[in-house]
Amino acid sequence: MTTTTFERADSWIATPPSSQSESFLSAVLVVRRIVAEHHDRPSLVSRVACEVGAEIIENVRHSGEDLSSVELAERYETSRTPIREALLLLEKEGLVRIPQRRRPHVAVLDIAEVREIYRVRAVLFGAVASDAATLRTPEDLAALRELLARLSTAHDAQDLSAYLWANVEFYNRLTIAAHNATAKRILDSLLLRTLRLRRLSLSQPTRREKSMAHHVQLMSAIEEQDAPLADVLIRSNHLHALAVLEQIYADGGVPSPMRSRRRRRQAAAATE
Amino acid sequence: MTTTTFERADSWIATPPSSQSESFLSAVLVVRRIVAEHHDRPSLVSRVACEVGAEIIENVRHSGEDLSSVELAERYETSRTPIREALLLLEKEGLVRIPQRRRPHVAVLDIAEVREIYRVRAVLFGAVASDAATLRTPEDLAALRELLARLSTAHDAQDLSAYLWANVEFYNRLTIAAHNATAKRILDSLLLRTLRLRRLSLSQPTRREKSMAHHVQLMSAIEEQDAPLADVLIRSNHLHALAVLEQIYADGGVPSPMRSRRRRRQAAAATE
DNA sequence: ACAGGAATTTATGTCGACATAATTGAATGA
DNA sequence: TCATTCAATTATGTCGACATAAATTCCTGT
Repeated sequence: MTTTTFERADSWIATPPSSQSESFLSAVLVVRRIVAEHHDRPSLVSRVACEVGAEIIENVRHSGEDLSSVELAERYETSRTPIREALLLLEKEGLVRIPQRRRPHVAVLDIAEVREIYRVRAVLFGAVASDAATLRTPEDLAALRELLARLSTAHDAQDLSAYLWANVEFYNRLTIAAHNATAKRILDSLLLRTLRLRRLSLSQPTRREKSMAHHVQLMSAIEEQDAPLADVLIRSNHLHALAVLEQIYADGGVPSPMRSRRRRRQAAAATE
Repeated sequence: MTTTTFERADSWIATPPSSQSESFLSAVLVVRRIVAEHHDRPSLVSRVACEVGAEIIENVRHSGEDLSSVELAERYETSRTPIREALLLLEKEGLVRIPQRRRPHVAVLDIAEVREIYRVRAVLFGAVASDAATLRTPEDLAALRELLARLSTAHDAQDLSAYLWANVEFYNRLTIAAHNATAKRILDSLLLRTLRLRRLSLSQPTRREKSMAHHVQLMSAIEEQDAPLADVLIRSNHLHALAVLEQIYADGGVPSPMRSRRRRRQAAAATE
């Protein structure tokens, strides 16, 4: 099942998949789901958007790093027009900033914004989980149980990446069960913005422990259709996750944005 | 004060302001605030986006109507590239749909989506109002009181447009007081999507009555820093507003999307 | 008269080019 | 040595052109 998942990721990026890690391919798929939501067929624009977006999420491109359209056009062997559009898609999701007449760059996530995002997510996700607990079908339950099992496996194996992506999938399934596409789109977008930090926060064993326990509790609240409990659990978990991030930021655990003189573009006149 | 407001709206649209109503100029400013948030200087793209966005909100362009990029490029005497970008900005706010390889068109708002939007808004706005009630400064209070007075004046004068825009400004000021830019952006975007319908719902005198009373109550909750009350009031008001819209949709009060054969483009070779 | 399909028209996605703004690098002076 | 100013470089915003996909029209057969 994960296999098919990874196979299908290839068509949404431009570079050969062999060089990519599994985590990166997961990232591509998540980005695709959110940023290329309406693009049913992989187009040039969506490929670029997915790949660059995944690179940002996977911290291949760092906070504040320049995303010059000419540089990207060279790299993807296309003109600047589709690159520009791809960057606009990523800006819409908050991964990229495009100041007028200035070079686009990877958006910088300061703690103030993270705080805001987690506050909004806590409230919205609480409501969504509440609805999901009420509306969930047997199919929803089955899917969620399976994802919980995947989560548990990853947790036992201490596999950070696997845990992270299973986590994302669990929340994804949960938001689907609530049958509110608008809420889902907003939550997805907010998730995307903070995915860069998830690895940091989940790298703490105590955090992973709490997170795992939380998911078990949440699952049972949903099974028992205890909407208020699901709401409170989600909010509490978000508060805790935020506290961890606050700590990490305070300790300087988040690499500060590059004072990006852009890296010299070594004009590789190789292709001739 | 409103005078300066209207004067400044001119620079964000492309056509002469003399032909525009006051309501339309208010619409332009609201669109600008949301869609051209980061564009500090009026650029070609933002002008087009603001004007077309305002036309959608003001129902000058109807649900489902085609927005061909060549047609718009002709009208604004520019090339398709900036038009395309302007349409992308409007799509990001949900006012426009751009299917791949098909003509962009004004987004269609069905009742299911309206329901979703109001649910999300109720929850998020409740939380924001709650924060605003807690955090509000004396300046916030003064500004809100003044807007409440404007609301009351418009209400007494039975001036639908004035009431509508004062309403928008009141909520805008309220979301500012909560000091959560992320939440504000989301709420603004959701508001924009439903602004087209506001006139419908507020055209009912009973609805206006309820709305006015609601604002008075809300204002006092904020003055007294009664966060839970502010939360509940907002939610309740949104539920009521939604109920009115459900009724209007059920009665067929919302013009159904044009089966838009696009209007024949009478090639006006006038400019020679 | 009408439905269905081929031919024509029109729009989109992408490209390379240009003018102009921003950025880098060099040169000057304290 | 460092800050400041000016020239050179590089990137952006916009444009018109082209290939190709949709939409529309026209034509044919029933």
